[in-house]
Amino acid sequence: MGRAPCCDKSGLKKGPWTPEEDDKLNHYIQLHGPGNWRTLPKNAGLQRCGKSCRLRWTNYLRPDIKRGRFSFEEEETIIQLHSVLGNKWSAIAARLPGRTDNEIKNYWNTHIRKRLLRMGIDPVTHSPRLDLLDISSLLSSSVCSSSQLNLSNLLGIQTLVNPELLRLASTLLSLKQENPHFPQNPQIWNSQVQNQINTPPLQSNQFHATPTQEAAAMQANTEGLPSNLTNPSYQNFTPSNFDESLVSLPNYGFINPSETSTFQSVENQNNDLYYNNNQGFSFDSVISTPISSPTQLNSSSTFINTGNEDERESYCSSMLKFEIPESFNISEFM
DNA sequence: AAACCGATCAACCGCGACAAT
DNA sequence: CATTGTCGCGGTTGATCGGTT
Repeated sequence: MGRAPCCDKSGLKKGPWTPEEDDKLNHYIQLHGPGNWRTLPKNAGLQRCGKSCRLRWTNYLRPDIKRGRFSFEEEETIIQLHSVLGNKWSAIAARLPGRTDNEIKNYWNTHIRKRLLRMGIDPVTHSPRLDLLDISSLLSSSVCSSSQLNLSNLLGIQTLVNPELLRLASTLLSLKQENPHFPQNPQIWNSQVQNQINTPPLQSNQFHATPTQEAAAMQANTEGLPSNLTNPSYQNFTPSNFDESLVSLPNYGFINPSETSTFQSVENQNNDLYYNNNQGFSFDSVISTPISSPTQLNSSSTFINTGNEDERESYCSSMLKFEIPESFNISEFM
């Protein structure tokens, strides 16, 4: 495919925009609309490339741009959408009126991402960072050196790791020993383990869409909705159930505790059950850390928007709940 | 007062998608 | 069908600012 020579043309100005340049661009677009970005700079009398003009307009000069701090609602939306869409900043921005993809991307990288990391959450997978538990060496040594999982070793770290997780690991190992055809597919594995430990199926928060499906999702985004996606949990992702599905996405504490009833199990058209987070793996129950005090889970249902970063984090921590996504590949830890 | 450092964010860069030729 | 041109996206950079030493 061809690629336009753009900003590498000599003689074109780069760097920060001056108020005069902004005025020229504003004035021209108000009169003629953006039209062809390539020819716009020349017509508007700007020594800039079209790309630079488009960026300046979409990220800064556009009249409908909302400035200022992100609200909790916006932040919550960003996190929820990111858990579904990943780094599709433009798709996320499409659902946040007045916010640009660049602004959201910056905000994610400078605020949300760091906060999630501090809370022990992988900002990519939106899952607890199990690597922090350092169970990989434990598990791998058990697998490699012994046919039996030495639970006494595990007991020694129970102060750090919840018995539920140990039970999960134990079940995994016994499954592997009993069944030489132990599934390599983590999704199959997930369901087997779930049956073993009598817990409900876990809802997937991760999926991989084909480019066409991604495009469809992004297209739907402008209409407010993702479309059909490859993950079974999302196969019936239709406009009519989008909101319902969305509220069952991971929430890191931005939903008012009094509203957690929206996390009740939901049955979709595929009879896939979405379970209340309380019934599944909760991060609180997996690892005991100072930031995951369960005592605050049912605390005040009133949240005061102070705009204080620490309070946001504290609030997040108190409400932290998790599910293990189907895409979680525990084999990486073995 | 100056140097240093980290955070923030506007702007740039490279690439892929897609329409036009 | 191949090539070209344009647009938009996501990742990255670098200037600036405020806080700390």
